[in-house]
Amino acid sequence: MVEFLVENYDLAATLTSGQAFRWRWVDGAWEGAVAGRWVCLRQEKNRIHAQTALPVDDWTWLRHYLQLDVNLGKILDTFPMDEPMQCSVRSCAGLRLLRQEPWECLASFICSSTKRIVQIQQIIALLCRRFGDPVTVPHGHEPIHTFPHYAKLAEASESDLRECKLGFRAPYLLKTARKLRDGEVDLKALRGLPLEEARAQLLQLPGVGIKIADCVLLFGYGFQQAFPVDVWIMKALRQLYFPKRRVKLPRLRHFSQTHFGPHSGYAQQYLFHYMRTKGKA
DNA sequence: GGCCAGGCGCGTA
DNA sequence: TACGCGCATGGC
Repeated sequence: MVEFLVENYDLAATLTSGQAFRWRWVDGAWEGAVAGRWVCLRQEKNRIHAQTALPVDDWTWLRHYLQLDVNLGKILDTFPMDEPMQCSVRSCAGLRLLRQEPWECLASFICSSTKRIVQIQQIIALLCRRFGDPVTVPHGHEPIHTFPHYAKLAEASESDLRECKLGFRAPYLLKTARKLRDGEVDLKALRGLPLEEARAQLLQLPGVGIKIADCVLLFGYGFQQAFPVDVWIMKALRQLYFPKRRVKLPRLRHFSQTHFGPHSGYAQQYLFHYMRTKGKA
């Protein structure tokens, strides 16, 4: 059990904002698995309480995952002052980017294409239950599994994966797992590469296009200028920035790379959240 | 019952 | 290079 002091941190918004897919809301707290450990998170104002099943004395892994040492205010200060951006920030101050394990992030987003977030969560839960390893959980809590290593998925068959509701994404995930197992792409080696080179590596993997590559670069590696453009972001850019004309995707991508500053990835997450929640509650 | 979902890969012009 | 389409599945 530990308590972190935080400022400007909206845990619930962050864990449900479509970047991670494994968190469950149970009795007023968030249960999940990070770095192979069961962990339960609960926020009360400026404190985040964390509980694990087994004793922990070094919490670096969780601080890193939650990005507790990021000064969000400084990042928000770099955003453009235009109305859509400021409006997005006002709608959810405290939204954060997590730093996930790259393989889990990559596999999750291969599963994500033309799926709603709820369905992505279902697929990943099935994958973990079937191929992951059980994690120690306190008495009385739901069982949870690790996210299966690519070497494990590489041994599966396409129909095994289709049974996890992957549909046409099954061969993509399988081929990518096998490529990683065979060392054709080394996810560890992407750290520290220039953005373009890291993206080129990811694009070699089946089922990975620019959008999914950018999700992995942003959520798994922390490349601050990776800016995933999905249907929601496309809608945001067209409605909020180019309402009068029909702008094509390449132009939107160029705009996204030049307009939002050195932390454009964060800006993207705010726009995404704003578009998904505006009009509701 | 049609439409759409944090897309990608491939065929055709 | 630039479109258009098929691909599974489920919720509304």
